[in-house]
Amino acid sequence: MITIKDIAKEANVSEGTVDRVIHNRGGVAKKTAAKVQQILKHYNFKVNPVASALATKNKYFIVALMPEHNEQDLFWKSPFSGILKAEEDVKNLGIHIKIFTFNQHESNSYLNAYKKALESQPSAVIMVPNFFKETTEITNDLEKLKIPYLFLNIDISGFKNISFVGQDSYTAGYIAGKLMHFNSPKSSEFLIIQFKENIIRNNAVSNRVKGFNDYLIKNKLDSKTHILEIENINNDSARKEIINSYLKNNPKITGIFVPFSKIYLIADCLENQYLDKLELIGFDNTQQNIDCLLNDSVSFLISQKPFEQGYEAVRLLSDYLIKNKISTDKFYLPIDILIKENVKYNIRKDFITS
Amino acid sequence: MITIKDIAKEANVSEGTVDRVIHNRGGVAKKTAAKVQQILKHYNFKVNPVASALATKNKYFIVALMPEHNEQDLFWKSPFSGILKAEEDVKNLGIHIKIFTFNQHESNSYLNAYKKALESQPSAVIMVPNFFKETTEITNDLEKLKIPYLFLNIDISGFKNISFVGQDSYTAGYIAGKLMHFNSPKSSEFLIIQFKENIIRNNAVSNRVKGFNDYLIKNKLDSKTHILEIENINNDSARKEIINSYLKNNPKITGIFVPFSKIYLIADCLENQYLDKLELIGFDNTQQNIDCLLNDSVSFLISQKPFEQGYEAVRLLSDYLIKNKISTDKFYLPIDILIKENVKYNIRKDFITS
DNA sequence: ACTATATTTGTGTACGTACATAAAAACAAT
DNA sequence: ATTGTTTTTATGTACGTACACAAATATAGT
Repeated sequence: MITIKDIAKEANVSEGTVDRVIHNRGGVAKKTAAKVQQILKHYNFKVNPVASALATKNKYFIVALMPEHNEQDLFWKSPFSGILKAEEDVKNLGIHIKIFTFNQHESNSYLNAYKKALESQPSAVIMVPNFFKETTEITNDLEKLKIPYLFLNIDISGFKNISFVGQDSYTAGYIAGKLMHFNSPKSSEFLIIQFKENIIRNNAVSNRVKGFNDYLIKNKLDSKTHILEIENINNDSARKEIINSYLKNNPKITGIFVPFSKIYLIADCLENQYLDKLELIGFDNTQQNIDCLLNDSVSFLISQKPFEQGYEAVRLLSDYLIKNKISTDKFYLPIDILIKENVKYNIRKDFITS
Repeated sequence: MITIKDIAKEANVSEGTVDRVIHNRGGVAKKTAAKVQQILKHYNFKVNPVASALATKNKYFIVALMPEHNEQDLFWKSPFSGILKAEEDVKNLGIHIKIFTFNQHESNSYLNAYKKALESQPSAVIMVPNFFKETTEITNDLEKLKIPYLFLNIDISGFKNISFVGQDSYTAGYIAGKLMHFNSPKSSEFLIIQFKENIIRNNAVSNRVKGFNDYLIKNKLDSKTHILEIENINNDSARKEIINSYLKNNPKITGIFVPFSKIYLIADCLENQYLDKLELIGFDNTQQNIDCLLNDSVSFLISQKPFEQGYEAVRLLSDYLIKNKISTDKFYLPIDILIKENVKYNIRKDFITS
């Protein structure tokens, strides 16, 4: 492995000069710089990131802005763990991470988390752009400060984010459509559950629904979809009443598609007659949802691989910071189809080891 | 972050002594060692792997013994790539890897590859134990030399391997059974293709078949399975003749299960009438198999995540060598269900980046 | 008590890079 | 030519660990 010392010897300059050339620190005569550059290229020199990390202690600081998780909404726990796991891998390379969480139902909380995050003078930001308008403010600010940022999980366009890490929601919905039809008669009706708050700002949900419907259309299936909007999904009795009565009035429905992470709330309130008869397909492998798979109330879950989202986001940014590796492309994670039998192998056991 | 220097100061000894205690190099008075140990534990000291790697240049050498890949048998290309990718991640930690390939149809080739591998005095071995008897010889040898070894992809018991990285074949077959029944009428017949050579030594194949059949039994499905053994699967015309005539004589068959990686050979030789009618389910996302998914001749592929197998094997061994982290448990990778729509997101684009 | 020997502990240098500081060279102004 | 100023280049130390070697201490034998 070729070192700075080797390059310096070859170019008849000191190691310091080579260092300046490598990092464009300036203060090197044009002619000398050119010579060094040429030799660097000739030997395809790459700095040893291990030695570099050791020399520049704690150089980089990544902050992550993401929704908080709790008992009712476990989804965000996995990206959280994924980020922590990745930090284990990169911390000795001088990269440290701090996660700031916000309440995904309050835009103010989002802005406040950002403000706090900014105080730690981050070198880069991982963010879940949950609110459009506020995200515009934040990214404008970051661009002024020349702090690179990456979108996690929510893919919105018109921004100068380094990359996006998450899932292709449209295709995921399309696949849900296909799975729904596996077990269904040729002409059946399906119920799509919507949740007011989601419709407003989460384009992932609408893309999934679009994909789901497109599957029917493209395959010329003689099926019909119903959409049922629920005001307050956390009101148990109201939810139960609304759904079961809707199913009673529409007996042809053979399946329910829940394009967001809370299918367990639907499964839990279905009357037995419907539970046995209906095909349920939802998103995300939270513990509650997994339980529904295991007790046969839900047939399929589509995983967004949330752990991997967090993990890869950190790895991508680390490569960007350390190796200047740019990846403008979207980083789409696999669309995992989970059933009762394979779900246990999808759970990451190995986070926070060290 | 606490350092050796800190520990030394606290214990009133020199850094060298602490180093000796940490690495059990001996030559430390019992009393002193105990004191240092206690302080190490108290601060939960962990060596900085980055500094350690820098100080001990190229300390570890891992060799991998795996089948070679070629145009006809692409399966082993992915673990190969996965290992190379992982090497990128760990090479600056002083871990280097060399892959030795062998002809999976000749046990001598396996032994020869091992002999060559041994010459490089490896610190650990990743091996695909393709031949039972020869594996016994090899592992006996390795145990004498106190070289740890890990099994990749093929899970055989009765050995002292550090770990196994691969798939739960039985469950994968069970899932194949479930998928096969999604689209089939209640009482249908299925054809399982076997391949002489595989039967002999690859217990993964027989476990998959067992899982497949168990799905029928456990769910009390009124189905029947046929088993068709093919002598020389690479003889195009013979294969075509055998399969199509078998299907002609058994018109009730609605699906074909191919429990090894060459379903494309089956799909390619089916007459159109069968191609349209039959459900095909196979293993492994090789390019040829993926093409079959995309042209609708195959409905499902179950991926063994071969890239990840290679990657994780290296990571596991690295952790073992560097951090002394032991993992006797089997490392089962997810059982990915691949369909036309999600297959493209399962292809790793990012190997050998550097 | 005095070597001889074994045991235990301390010191210094290397790994490859980053960066601060010192030194040298180049240039300008008087 | 001398001094001052800027540009350019060289040197040295630190990061945290590993390990060779030196030094100090303990133990045994006479």
